Amino acid sequence: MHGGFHRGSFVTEHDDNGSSPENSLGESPPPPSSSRFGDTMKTGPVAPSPKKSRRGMQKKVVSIPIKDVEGSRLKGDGAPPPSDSWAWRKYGQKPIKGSPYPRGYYRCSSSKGCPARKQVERSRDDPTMLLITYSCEHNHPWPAAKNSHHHHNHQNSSAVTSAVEDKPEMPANLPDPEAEPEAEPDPEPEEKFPDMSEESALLSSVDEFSWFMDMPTTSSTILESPIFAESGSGGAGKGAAMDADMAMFFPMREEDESLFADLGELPECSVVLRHGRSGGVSTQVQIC
DNA sequence: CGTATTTGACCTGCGC
DNA sequence: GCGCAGGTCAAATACG
Repeated sequence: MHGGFHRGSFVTEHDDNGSSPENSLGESPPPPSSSRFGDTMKTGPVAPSPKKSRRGMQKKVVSIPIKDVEGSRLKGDGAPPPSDSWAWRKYGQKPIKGSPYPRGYYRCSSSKGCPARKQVERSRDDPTMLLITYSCEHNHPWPAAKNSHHHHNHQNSSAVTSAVEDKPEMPANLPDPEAEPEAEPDPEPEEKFPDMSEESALLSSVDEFSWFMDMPTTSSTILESPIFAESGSGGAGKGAAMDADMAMFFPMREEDESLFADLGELPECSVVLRHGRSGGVSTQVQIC
């Protein structure tokens, strides 16, 4: 990207419809052929999935200060994989044309058939910024973050948390998130919580979700999610929807929530307005 | 021993 | 039609 970065981080959603080049990725300004997010599924002998062009997939770009994630996981050269509430497994890395830094490709391993992927790369213009691109199939039901037995209980995602949405065209009915220059919710450089039992995790989540309770009608997306319903009303959610997996969902942080909630299935544009507990924070994620 | 990461090769889509 | 760049797979390796 260029010098458009603000303090915290950005969350940029792309419709993937190729209309919007990945300028936000900080690639070469006029990328002749950079907007091609479509396709690639190896259809060769080992093509597991049908050659489904990535159409219908949404991308969300999050840029975060690298220092935030650095503390959580130093990873030599490539961009350190910022950890969120999901487990990501690296499946590739490639040097990117316009950038001196390679791009890492991660796949969600929190759930078996999870199609979620994310690309992590360092901003070319701002080496201190980490660009994370989340992508998922349009109607994929996002799996609950089941970190149950996995070692991936990290919820550091501190950085990601301070993400602010940056959208080309934003509905007029939204307040401009960027109006808040200094959005620094909770700097939590720690990635793993050794002692973070489910209970404490839950507590933390409750705390995290306090904002949600404050905004009962803001996000249709969230409200539609049983998970949120549950956490929001403190268990008053529909029991039917309640699952063991749901319980595992708690470790997830709000940012992750907004990140994936929309990616999963968004019937329409929705906005998630979140108030940081710090008081001065207000993260807004628009989902289209 | 099992799982995650690394790395090279292969495939697809786009631009020229 | 060719070449380029990006994205993914899979085998090998490292680590817990």
